[in-house]
Amino acid sequence: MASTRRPETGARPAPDAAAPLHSNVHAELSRRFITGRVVPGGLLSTRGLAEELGVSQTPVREALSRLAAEGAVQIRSKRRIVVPTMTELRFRELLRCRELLEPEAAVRALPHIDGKRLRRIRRVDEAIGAAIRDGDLHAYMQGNFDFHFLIYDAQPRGILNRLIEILWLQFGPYMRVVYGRVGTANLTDQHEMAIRAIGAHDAAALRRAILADIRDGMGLIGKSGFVYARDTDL
Amino acid sequence: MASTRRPETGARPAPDAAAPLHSNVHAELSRRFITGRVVPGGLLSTRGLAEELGVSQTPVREALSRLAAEGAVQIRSKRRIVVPTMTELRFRELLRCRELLEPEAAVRALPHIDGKRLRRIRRVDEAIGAAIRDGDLHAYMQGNFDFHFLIYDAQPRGILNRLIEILWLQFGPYMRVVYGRVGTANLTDQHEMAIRAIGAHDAAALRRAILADIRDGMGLIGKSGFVYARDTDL
DNA sequence: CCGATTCATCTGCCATCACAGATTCTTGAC
DNA sequence: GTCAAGAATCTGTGATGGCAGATGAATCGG
Repeated sequence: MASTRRPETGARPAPDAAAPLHSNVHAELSRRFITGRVVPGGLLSTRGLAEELGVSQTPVREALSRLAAEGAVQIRSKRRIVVPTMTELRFRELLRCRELLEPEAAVRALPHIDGKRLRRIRRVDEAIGAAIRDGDLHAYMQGNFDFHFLIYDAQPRGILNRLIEILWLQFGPYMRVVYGRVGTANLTDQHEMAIRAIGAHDAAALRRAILADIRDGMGLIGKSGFVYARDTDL
Repeated sequence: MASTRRPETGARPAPDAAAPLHSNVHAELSRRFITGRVVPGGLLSTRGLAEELGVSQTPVREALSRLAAEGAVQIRSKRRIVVPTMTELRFRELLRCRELLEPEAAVRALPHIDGKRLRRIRRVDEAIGAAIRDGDLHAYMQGNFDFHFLIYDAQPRGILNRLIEILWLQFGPYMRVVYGRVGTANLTDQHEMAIRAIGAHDAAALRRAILADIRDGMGLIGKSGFVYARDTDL
């Protein structure tokens, strides 16, 4: 009833039949970026994605426009749509932005985290542990995202969280590559400290925990030998 | 030959004939937002803008998608495209984000500001002074934007500056309203301190100057009586 | 066998058309 | 005069088709 027409979309479960197609496309692509299912330097095409997702180019292009605004892709006119490669400069800046914004978001959200949400956070953390044991990179990255945004989003979504999401969209593809080289064995779960801080309503401790988590996860890269691509593009 | 058909585009100088239309449209609309030429709560339509700018809906839609990703507009499906109204919560968050990011960007850029750029900064600052005297709000806001981003962009554009630009896109329309009520007479030029800090290569002083400028400009609003709209829109 | 040129293909880009829901104005009944 | 029902209009949305430039492969000349 929701939508009388549905030509051949059946390929995908269709997250929300009521929402506009371009919105669903953007959501699907965002998930791919955040969970690292696209590779830095990789090429995307409107026609390819359109066919793959069972829609026309129009909503795909619109979604890609948004992703371009979010820095997740670069649209090179008359050329190609590429997932940006990582450079050392870019990575450091990304890291610095996370350090500036995420602890702030966590502290802000802290008073709004009730028992129910804390339980959900714990559950996600357990899933992360399982993903690490199973070596399931994809599940790990999704869980990590969920963990952080379950905290930040306790305070109704605002500009701050939006900016943070933009950062995640950008480093997602790269992290996947890094994790792929390091392996999940080296991943440690730094979230315990954050969970304790939340339970104790200790803002200062939560700030420290989030900061430590960011530095730990992304510090892995320094230890694993940087795998920056040369900035051949442009 | 470039385009065999050109109904009535002549209205605008066409910033860059080589760039894709949607890019130019986005640039034009961005300018309008940053200089406060759109009003919070105001409605935009793809067809209206398309006609106004002499293009078809398609590139306009794409530009609006980007602006939506940047939080400058909200696209309500099957309804309207609106410039978000300001709420106290939103405003505080915006302010906080500016405080977090802009001093950082300034300090980062400081080593890259050469004499030539500093001269340009001084020139813009003079233009701002003139705009205040003349009561030209539009010129003031453009100048203020130029001043800040002449500093931040000394370091080649990165994620940090991009995030800041997103913030400016969001509070531009609102600041215009505020300035419109307060009048330019109350505007003080806080940039002198920043310029001195740059000349002296004093990072700490520059950080303080930028922070003071942000708080001063946006603090005006508190003093002028908040004119927040009720958050009627879901 | 190697290099340069041409041609087929693929790309993003944009205009156009059609559709369905929402809004607004008109119209009608009481 | 008031209010509700219906029609005209306006909205975002999405599919389609075609254009120009870029890419890459096949072809031709050496």
